[in-house]
Amino acid sequence: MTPSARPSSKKDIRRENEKLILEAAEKVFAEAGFGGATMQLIADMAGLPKANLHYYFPTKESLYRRVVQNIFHDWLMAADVFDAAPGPVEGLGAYIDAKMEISRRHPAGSKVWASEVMHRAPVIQDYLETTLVEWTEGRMAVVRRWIDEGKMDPIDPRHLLYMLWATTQHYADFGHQIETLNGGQPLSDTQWEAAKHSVKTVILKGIGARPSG
Amino acid sequence: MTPSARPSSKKDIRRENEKLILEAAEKVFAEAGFGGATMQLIADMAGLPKANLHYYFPTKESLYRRVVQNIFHDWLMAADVFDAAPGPVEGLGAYIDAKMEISRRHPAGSKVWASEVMHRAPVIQDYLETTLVEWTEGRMAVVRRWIDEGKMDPIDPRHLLYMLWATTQHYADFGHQIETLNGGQPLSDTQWEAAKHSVKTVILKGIGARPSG
DNA sequence: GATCAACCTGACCATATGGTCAGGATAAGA
DNA sequence: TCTTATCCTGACCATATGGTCAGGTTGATC
Repeated sequence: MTPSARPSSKKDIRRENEKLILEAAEKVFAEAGFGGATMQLIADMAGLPKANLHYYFPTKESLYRRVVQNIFHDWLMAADVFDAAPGPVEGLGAYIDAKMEISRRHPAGSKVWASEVMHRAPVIQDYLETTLVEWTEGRMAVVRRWIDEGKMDPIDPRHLLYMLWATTQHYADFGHQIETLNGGQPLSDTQWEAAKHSVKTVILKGIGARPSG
Repeated sequence: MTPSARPSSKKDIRRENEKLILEAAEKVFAEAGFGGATMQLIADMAGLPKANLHYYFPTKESLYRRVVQNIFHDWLMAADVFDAAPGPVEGLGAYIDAKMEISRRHPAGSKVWASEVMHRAPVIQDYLETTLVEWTEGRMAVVRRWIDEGKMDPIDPRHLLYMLWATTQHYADFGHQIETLNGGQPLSDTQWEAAKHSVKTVILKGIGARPSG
């Protein structure tokens, strides 16, 4: 809450406003879905007049597209931990931690992504077919290498990846259900640690990951 | 495609039309979300005039509510296999099979459920707080019993359930992504078997399930 | 300090959509 | 056969929403 930090510069204004709009849009799209979201609501949440949104983003779709692209970017970044790791214990462990952290810190983004995919990816299908396919091939290769090196059981890498995505993103996408089942309270720090621990324990043991070292 | 099976009886008409509408609604809500779905589209898909929908379901909400309630019902049914089982291998194995089958046969229902929960369960929050809480408590008790009896490792039952839901429902909710990563093709029978097998293998081994008997 | 490009916005418009209704058709029952 | 309750629907309405625009403000540039 900077009290009155007027961004004087024209460039700052643009950067600042785009950021406000994108943050508000992510939340609204996550809570209402694309169809349920209204430009008016996003504008209100961003503290700007609706016409101003249309100055920066000509259409609702263009705004939505930018939101989804940003999320996709974060999504891919989360796996930098993956490659350098000597084995599944370190690599997958760190990946699970990273994705759980995203679920905790950016649940809205995860929901928008889930919603986009559930609705057959109307705006990022091309990314799925190119970037995501390549990314997935790369990680599967890493898993196969670990298998060949005897560092884990011969689990189908594809389904292993799906399990990782599913289990970690579940804590964001179904966060409301989890919260309800937690007596209406958000998970505490301790409970988040327990969640991470459970996921890592089951999966790493489940694939027969042998500590390298 | 029954060619001209005119259901004469008034009761049959009602049953038949409600069924048509609910099936169409489930698909449309799944593909477009609540906000994106239109009564006109549901009507077209059901092959009825829009005004006729409003004869059976006064409002869009009431129609949506019925759809979600039906799904919730199926969701709970899937776990009948759970209780009678002598141990985790049979119980969880059968549960995973059942939920994977739902993901395969009724992906639309799964998506509607996911969407409802993601949007903070505006219409079935009361069910979450009552029925789902009770259901969950019951299954957690079963898992704890298995742990006490030394039939599996002491995994937090709560997070185990979340993993089961997440991994199985992922194949419905993110089916489009999975299909894209499968070269644009839906999973074949063989691939579905592989998916089930992978999930069961990793989870059952991951929790240290010991075959009872 | 004058000019210009970028930024801003209240008022407005066209359209889509949920919902209504009057009046007609049809099966059930007496 | 007559009456009634249920079913059906084209036409219509009120409202919400995405998007436009003319005219104004403000920082940048020389």
